[in-house]
Amino acid sequence: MANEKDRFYDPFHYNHHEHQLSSSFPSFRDNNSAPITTQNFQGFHHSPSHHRTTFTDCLHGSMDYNTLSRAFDMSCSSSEVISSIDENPKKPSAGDSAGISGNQSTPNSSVSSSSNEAEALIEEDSTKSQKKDKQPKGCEDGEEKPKKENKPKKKEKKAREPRFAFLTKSEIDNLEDGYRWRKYGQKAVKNSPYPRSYYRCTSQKCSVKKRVERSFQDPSVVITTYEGQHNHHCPATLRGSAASMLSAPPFFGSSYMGSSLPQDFLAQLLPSYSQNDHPNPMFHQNLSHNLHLHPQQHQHQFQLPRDYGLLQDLLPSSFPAKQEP
DNA sequence: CGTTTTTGACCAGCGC
DNA sequence: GCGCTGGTCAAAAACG
Repeated sequence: MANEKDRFYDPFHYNHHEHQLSSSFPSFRDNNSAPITTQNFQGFHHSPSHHRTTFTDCLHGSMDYNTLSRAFDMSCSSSEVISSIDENPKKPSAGDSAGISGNQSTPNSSVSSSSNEAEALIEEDSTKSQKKDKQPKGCEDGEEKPKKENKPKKKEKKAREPRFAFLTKSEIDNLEDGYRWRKYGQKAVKNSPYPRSYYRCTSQKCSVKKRVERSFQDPSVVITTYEGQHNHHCPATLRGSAASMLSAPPFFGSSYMGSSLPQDFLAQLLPSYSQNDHPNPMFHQNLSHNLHLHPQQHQHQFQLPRDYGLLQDLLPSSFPAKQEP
Protein backbone atom coordinates (compact mmCIF):
# COMPACT_ATOMS: atom_id res chain seq x y z
CA MET A 1 0.00 0.00 0.00
CA ALA A 2 1.15 3.40 -0.63
CA ASN A 3 1.81 5.32 2.42
CA GLU A 4 1.62 9.00 2.44
CA LYS A 5 4.84 9.58 0.70
CA ASP A 6 4.41 6.68 -1.55
CA ARG A 7 1.03 7.76 -2.54
CA PHE A 8 2.28 11.16 -3.15
CA TYR A 9 4.84 9.99 -5.59
CA ASP A 10 2.85 7.17 -6.89
CA PRO A 11 1.86 7.97 -10.41
CA PHE A 12 -1.35 6.25 -9.86
CA HIS A 13 -2.20 8.61 -7.19
CA TYR A 14 -0.30 11.29 -8.84
CA ASN A 15 -2.60 10.78 -11.68
CA HIS A 16 -5.47 11.59 -9.51
CA HIS A 17 -4.02 14.97 -9.13
CA GLU A 18 -2.58 15.47 -12.47
CA HIS A 19 -4.56 18.50 -13.24
CA GLN A 20 -3.55 19.97 -10.00
CA LEU A 21 0.04 19.13 -10.44
CA SER A 22 0.13 20.44 -13.89
CA SER A 23 -1.31 23.63 -12.79
CA SER A 24 1.11 23.81 -10.01
CA PHE A 25 4.05 24.42 -12.20
CA PRO A 26 3.19 27.68 -13.72
CA SER A 27 6.37 28.96 -15.10
CA PHE A 28 9.22 26.72 -15.68
CA ARG A 29 10.36 28.70 -18.58
CA ASP A 30 11.35 31.68 -16.62
CA ASN A 31 14.11 29.83 -14.99
CA ASN A 32 15.60 28.52 -18.08
CA SER A 33 17.39 29.98 -20.91
CA ALA A 34 16.76 27.01 -23.01
CA PRO A 35 14.93 27.75 -26.17
CA ILE A 36 11.42 26.62 -25.98
CA THR A 37 10.37 24.11 -28.46
CA THR A 38 8.08 21.26 -28.30
CA GLN A 39 9.22 17.80 -28.81
CA ASN A 40 6.58 15.43 -29.60
CA PHE A 41 6.45 11.92 -30.49
CA GLN A 42 4.04 9.18 -30.31
CA GLY A 43 3.51 5.63 -31.09
CA PHE A 44 4.48 2.24 -30.08
CA HIS A 45 5.30 -0.02 -32.87
CA HIS A 46 2.49 -2.09 -31.72
CA SER A 47 -0.14 0.47 -31.95
CA PRO A 48 -2.86 -0.13 -34.37
CA SER A 49 -4.47 3.15 -34.02
CA HIS A 50 -2.65 5.29 -31.59
CA HIS A 51 -0.61 4.82 -28.56
CA ARG A 52 0.73 8.06 -27.55
CA THR A 53 3.13 8.77 -24.90
CA THR A 54 4.51 11.98 -23.77
CA PHE A 55 7.33 12.13 -21.38
CA THR A 56 6.61 14.57 -18.78
CA ASP A 57 8.38 15.41 -15.67
CA CYS A 58 11.28 13.25 -16.41
CA LEU A 59 12.99 14.20 -13.27
CA HIS A 60 14.80 12.07 -10.96
CA GLY A 61 17.54 11.75 -8.50
CA SER A 62 20.11 14.41 -8.45
CA MET A 63 19.85 15.39 -11.98
CA ASP A 64 20.45 18.93 -12.67
CA TYR A 65 17.39 20.83 -13.42
CA ASN A 66 18.88 23.04 -16.03
CA THR A 67 20.55 20.15 -17.62
CA LEU A 68 17.28 18.48 -17.89
CA SER A 69 15.58 21.41 -19.35
CA ARG A 70 18.38 21.82 -21.77
CA ALA A 71 18.39 18.24 -22.67
CA PHE A 72 14.75 18.18 -23.42
CA ASP A 73 14.63 21.62 -24.74
CA MET A 74 11.41 21.76 -22.97
CA SER A 75 8.45 23.78 -23.63
CA CYS A 76 6.27 24.70 -20.84
CA SER A 77 4.49 27.44 -22.48
CA SER A 78 1.70 25.12 -23.09
CA SER A 79 0.80 23.75 -19.80
CA GLU A 80 -1.24 20.99 -21.10
CA VAL A 81 -3.06 18.63 -18.97
CA ILE A 82 -4.23 15.25 -19.79
CA SER A 83 -7.51 15.78 -18.21
CA SER A 84 -9.12 17.65 -15.49
CA ILE A 85 -11.07 15.01 -13.91
CA ASP A 86 -12.08 16.28 -10.61
CA GLU A 87 -11.33 13.31 -8.57
CA ASN A 88 -11.61 13.72 -4.91
CA PRO A 89 -8.69 11.95 -3.42
CA LYS A 90 -10.52 10.47 -0.60
CA LYS A 91 -7.66 10.65 1.75
CA PRO A 92 -6.17 14.04 1.55
CA SER A 93 -3.27 13.00 3.57
CA ALA A 94 -0.91 15.66 4.66
CA GLY A 95 1.42 15.00 1.83
CA ASP A 96 -1.31 14.66 -0.65
CA SER A 97 -2.97 17.90 -0.29
CA ALA A 98 -0.19 19.93 1.07
CA GLY A 99 2.02 19.43 -1.85
CA ILE A 100 -0.46 19.70 -4.57
CA SER A 101 -3.50 21.49 -3.62
CA GLY A 102 -1.87 24.77 -3.16
CA ASN A 103 -2.65 25.68 -6.65
CA GLN A 104 -5.87 24.32 -7.72
CA SER A 105 -6.59 26.56 -10.56
CA THR A 106 -5.43 25.69 -13.96
CA PRO A 107 -3.43 28.58 -15.28
CA ASN A 108 -3.62 29.09 -18.97
CA SER A 109 -5.14 25.76 -18.92
CA SER A 110 -5.06 24.75 -22.44
CA VAL A 111 -6.52 21.62 -21.12
CA SER A 112 -6.06 19.84 -24.30
CA SER A 113 -7.52 16.57 -23.56
CA SER A 114 -7.92 16.34 -27.22
CA SER A 115 -4.27 16.59 -27.80
CA ASN A 116 -3.92 13.23 -26.27
CA GLU A 117 -0.71 13.59 -24.56
CA ALA A 118 0.43 11.14 -22.03
CA GLU A 119 3.00 11.57 -19.43
CA ALA A 120 5.99 9.86 -18.09
CA LEU A 121 6.50 10.43 -14.48
CA ILE A 122 9.13 9.62 -12.06
CA GLU A 123 7.93 7.93 -9.07
CA GLU A 124 10.31 8.54 -6.34
CA ASP A 125 10.94 5.41 -4.50
CA SER A 126 9.50 5.64 -1.15
CA THR A 127 11.63 4.19 1.47
CA LYS A 128 8.67 3.82 3.67
CA SER A 129 6.51 1.54 1.69
CA GLN A 130 8.89 -1.19 0.99
CA LYS A 131 7.28 -4.44 1.47
CA LYS A 132 8.02 -8.02 1.82
CA ASP A 133 8.37 -8.25 -1.87
CA LYS A 134 11.50 -10.30 -2.09
CA GLN A 135 10.79 -12.20 0.95
CA PRO A 136 11.91 -15.74 0.74
CA LYS A 137 8.88 -17.68 -0.12
CA GLY A 138 7.47 -19.31 2.90
CA CYS A 139 8.36 -22.69 4.19
CA GLU A 140 12.02 -22.04 4.35
CA ASP A 141 11.90 -23.61 7.70
CA GLY A 142 10.61 -26.84 6.35
CA GLU A 143 7.04 -26.51 7.39
CA GLU A 144 4.45 -27.03 4.79
CA LYS A 145 1.66 -24.82 5.77
CA PRO A 146 -1.19 -23.87 3.60
CA LYS A 147 -0.31 -20.91 1.49
CA LYS A 148 2.12 -18.52 3.00
CA GLU A 149 1.17 -18.82 6.54
CA ASN A 150 4.54 -19.40 7.99
CA LYS A 151 6.40 -16.95 5.94
CA PRO A 152 9.16 -15.55 7.98
CA LYS A 153 8.09 -12.08 8.80
CA LYS A 154 11.13 -10.25 7.92
CA LYS A 155 11.35 -6.79 9.18
CA GLU A 156 14.21 -6.02 6.97
CA LYS A 157 12.93 -3.76 4.34
CA LYS A 158 14.17 -4.01 0.90
CA ALA A 159 14.56 -0.80 -0.93
CA ARG A 160 12.22 -0.74 -3.80
CA GLU A 161 13.43 0.16 -7.19
CA PRO A 162 12.61 3.55 -8.50
CA ARG A 163 9.62 3.64 -10.69
CA PHE A 164 8.88 5.28 -13.89
CA ALA A 165 5.38 5.76 -15.04
CA PHE A 166 4.05 6.35 -18.47
CA LEU A 167 0.68 7.67 -19.19
CA THR A 168 -0.16 6.46 -22.58
CA LYS A 169 -3.12 7.11 -24.67
CA SER A 170 -3.97 3.75 -25.96
CA GLU A 171 -6.78 1.41 -26.45
CA ILE A 172 -4.54 -1.46 -25.57
CA ASP A 173 -3.74 -2.04 -21.98
CA ASN A 174 -0.60 -3.99 -22.22
CA LEU A 175 1.62 -2.02 -24.50
CA GLU A 176 4.35 -3.79 -26.30
CA ASP A 177 7.70 -2.59 -25.13
CA GLY A 178 10.02 -5.21 -26.41
CA TYR A 179 10.36 -7.13 -23.22
CA ARG A 180 8.50 -10.20 -22.22
CA TRP A 181 6.33 -10.04 -19.19
CA ARG A 182 4.48 -12.51 -17.15
CA LYS A 183 1.42 -11.45 -15.37
CA TYR A 184 1.44 -12.37 -11.75
CA GLY A 185 -1.46 -10.52 -10.35
CA GLN A 186 -4.39 -8.32 -10.89
CA LYS A 187 -6.13 -6.15 -8.43
CA ALA A 188 -9.11 -3.97 -8.45
CA VAL A 189 -8.16 -0.40 -7.94
CA LYS A 190 -9.95 1.63 -5.44
CA ASN A 191 -12.24 4.18 -6.97
CA SER A 192 -11.59 2.81 -10.36
CA PRO A 193 -13.57 0.39 -12.43
CA TYR A 194 -10.40 -0.71 -14.11
CA PRO A 195 -8.17 -3.33 -12.59
CA ARG A 196 -4.45 -3.00 -12.22
CA SER A 197 -2.32 -5.73 -13.61
CA TYR A 198 1.06 -6.72 -12.28
CA TYR A 199 3.74 -8.05 -14.53
CA ARG A 200 7.22 -9.32 -14.04
CA CYS A 201 9.93 -9.56 -16.60
CA THR A 202 10.21 -13.16 -17.69
CA SER A 203 13.93 -12.99 -18.02
CA GLN A 204 15.74 -14.84 -15.33
CA LYS A 205 17.38 -12.77 -12.71
CA CYS A 206 15.60 -9.75 -13.98
CA SER A 207 13.43 -8.31 -11.30
CA VAL A 208 11.84 -5.59 -13.29
CA LYS A 209 8.18 -5.25 -12.74
CA LYS A 210 5.53 -3.21 -14.26
CA ARG A 211 2.02 -2.32 -13.44
CA VAL A 212 -0.57 -1.54 -15.97
CA GLU A 213 -3.67 0.31 -15.16
CA ARG A 214 -6.19 2.28 -17.06
CA SER A 215 -6.96 5.68 -15.81
CA PHE A 216 -10.44 5.90 -14.59
CA GLN A 217 -10.37 9.58 -15.18
CA ASP A 218 -9.62 9.10 -18.79
CA PRO A 219 -10.22 5.54 -19.79
CA SER A 220 -8.29 6.11 -22.94
CA VAL A 221 -5.16 6.59 -20.91
CA VAL A 222 -3.12 3.64 -19.83
CA ILE A 223 -0.79 4.05 -16.93
CA THR A 224 2.21 1.85 -17.11
CA THR A 225 4.63 1.92 -14.26
CA TYR A 226 7.99 0.28 -14.57
CA GLU A 227 9.94 -0.64 -11.53
CA GLY A 228 13.49 -1.78 -11.57
CA GLN A 229 16.19 -2.11 -14.08
CA HIS A 230 16.52 -4.71 -16.73
CA ASN A 231 19.79 -6.54 -16.49
CA HIS A 232 19.55 -7.91 -19.94
CA HIS A 233 18.97 -6.75 -23.42
CA CYS A 234 15.65 -6.30 -24.94
CA PRO A 235 14.68 -9.67 -26.33
CA ALA A 236 12.76 -8.16 -29.14
CA THR A 237 14.54 -5.62 -31.17
CA LEU A 238 12.05 -3.04 -31.93
CA ARG A 239 12.53 -0.78 -34.77
CA GLY A 240 14.30 2.30 -33.83
CA SER A 241 14.59 2.82 -30.18
CA ALA A 242 11.10 2.48 -29.09
CA ALA A 243 11.95 -0.60 -27.18
CA SER A 244 14.83 0.84 -25.31
CA MET A 245 12.78 3.86 -24.71
CA LEU A 246 10.07 1.89 -23.15
CA SER A 247 12.45 -0.12 -21.21
CA ALA A 248 13.00 3.05 -19.42
CA PRO A 249 13.95 1.47 -16.16
CA PRO A 250 17.62 1.30 -17.04
CA PHE A 251 17.41 4.97 -17.05
CA PHE A 252 16.80 4.74 -13.38
CA GLY A 253 19.52 2.45 -12.61
CA SER A 254 22.14 3.74 -10.35
CA SER A 255 24.46 4.21 -13.22
CA TYR A 256 22.08 6.69 -14.62
CA MET A 257 21.59 8.64 -11.57
CA GLY A 258 23.39 11.77 -12.17
CA SER A 259 23.49 15.08 -13.83
CA SER A 260 24.03 13.48 -17.14
CA LEU A 261 20.95 11.51 -16.84
CA PRO A 262 18.92 13.36 -19.39
CA GLN A 263 21.53 12.81 -22.00
CA ASP A 264 21.83 9.22 -21.09
CA PHE A 265 18.17 8.88 -21.16
CA LEU A 266 17.84 10.51 -24.49
CA ALA A 267 20.72 8.53 -25.79
CA GLN A 268 18.84 5.46 -24.85
CA LEU A 269 15.70 6.86 -26.07
CA LEU A 270 17.02 8.00 -29.34
CA PRO A 271 20.35 7.09 -30.78
CA SER A 272 20.17 10.16 -32.86
CA TYR A 273 20.20 12.18 -29.79
CA SER A 274 23.54 10.95 -28.70
CA GLN A 275 24.77 11.55 -32.14
CA ASN A 276 23.69 15.05 -32.15
CA ASP A 277 24.63 15.59 -28.62
CA HIS A 278 22.15 18.30 -28.26
CA PRO A 279 18.63 18.87 -29.28
CA ASN A 280 18.27 20.82 -32.39
CA PRO A 281 15.69 21.50 -35.00
CA MET A 282 16.38 18.13 -36.43
CA PHE A 283 15.45 16.52 -33.23
CA HIS A 284 11.90 16.20 -34.20
CA GLN A 285 12.76 14.54 -37.37
CA ASN A 286 15.19 12.23 -35.73
CA LEU A 287 12.63 11.45 -33.19
CA SER A 288 9.98 10.65 -35.65
CA HIS A 289 12.44 8.81 -37.74
CA ASN A 290 13.49 6.60 -34.95
CA LEU A 291 9.99 5.92 -34.03
CA HIS A 292 8.94 5.63 -37.60
CA LEU A 293 6.41 8.26 -37.29
CA HIS A 294 5.21 10.93 -39.48
CA PRO A 295 6.17 14.33 -38.26
CA GLN A 296 2.61 15.36 -38.66
CA GLN A 297 1.69 12.86 -36.08
CA HIS A 298 3.51 14.63 -33.38
CA GLN A 299 0.95 15.67 -30.99
CA HIS A 300 2.41 15.18 -27.65
CA GLN A 301 4.71 17.23 -25.69
CA PHE A 302 7.45 16.93 -23.30
CA GLN A 303 6.74 18.98 -20.36
CA LEU A 304 8.54 19.97 -17.33
CA PRO A 305 7.02 21.16 -14.20
CA ARG A 306 7.56 24.80 -14.06
CA ASP A 307 7.91 25.47 -10.47
CA TYR A 308 11.03 23.93 -9.32
CA GLY A 309 10.47 24.87 -5.79
CA LEU A 310 7.19 23.19 -5.76
CA LEU A 311 8.67 20.14 -7.23
CA GLN A 312 11.23 20.14 -4.56
CA ASP A 313 8.46 20.22 -2.11
CA LEU A 314 6.80 17.38 -3.80
CA LEU A 315 9.88 15.32 -4.28
CA PRO A 316 12.30 16.62 -1.76
CA SER A 317 14.61 13.74 -2.05
CA SER A 318 14.75 13.93 -5.77
CA PHE A 319 15.98 17.35 -6.35
CA PRO A 320 19.06 19.26 -5.58
CA ALA A 321 18.70 22.43 -3.74
CA LYS A 322 16.99 25.06 -5.70
CA GLN A 323 19.38 27.39 -7.28
CA GLU A 324 18.90 30.90 -6.36
CA PRO A 325 19.15 33.22 -9.26
C1' DC B 1 4.16 -30.36 -21.84
C1' DG B 2 6.06 -26.01 -20.84
C1' DT B 3 4.60 -21.39 -20.28
C1' DT B 4 1.37 -17.89 -19.21
C1' DT B 5 -2.90 -16.19 -17.23
C1' DT B 6 -6.46 -16.19 -13.85
C1' DT B 7 -7.95 -15.57 -9.36
C1' DG B 8 -8.66 -16.10 -4.46
C1' DA B 9 -5.91 -15.91 -0.46
C1' DC B 10 -2.43 -13.94 2.11
C1' DC B 11 0.58 -10.31 3.96
C1' DA B 12 2.31 -5.68 5.30
C1' DG B 13 1.60 -0.99 6.14
C1' DC B 14 -1.24 2.66 7.36
C1' DG B 15 -5.11 5.36 9.32
C1' DC B 16 -8.60 5.55 12.58
C1' DG C 1 -7.08 -3.78 17.26
C1' DC C 2 -9.60 -3.43 13.16
C1' DG C 3 -10.46 -2.40 8.55
C1' DC C 4 -8.76 -0.96 4.23
C1' DT C 5 -5.65 -1.14 0.41
C1' DG C 6 -1.70 -2.31 -2.46
C1' DG C 7 1.15 -5.89 -3.62
C1' DT C 8 2.37 -10.77 -4.04
C1' DC C 9 1.84 -15.73 -3.98
C1' DA C 10 0.57 -19.95 -5.88
C1' DA C 11 -2.70 -23.48 -7.43
C1' DA C 12 -5.53 -24.23 -11.15
C1' DA C 13 -6.84 -23.28 -15.67
C1' DA C 14 -5.87 -21.89 -20.21
C1' DC C 15 -2.95 -21.59 -23.98
C1' DG C 16 0.27 -22.75 -27.78
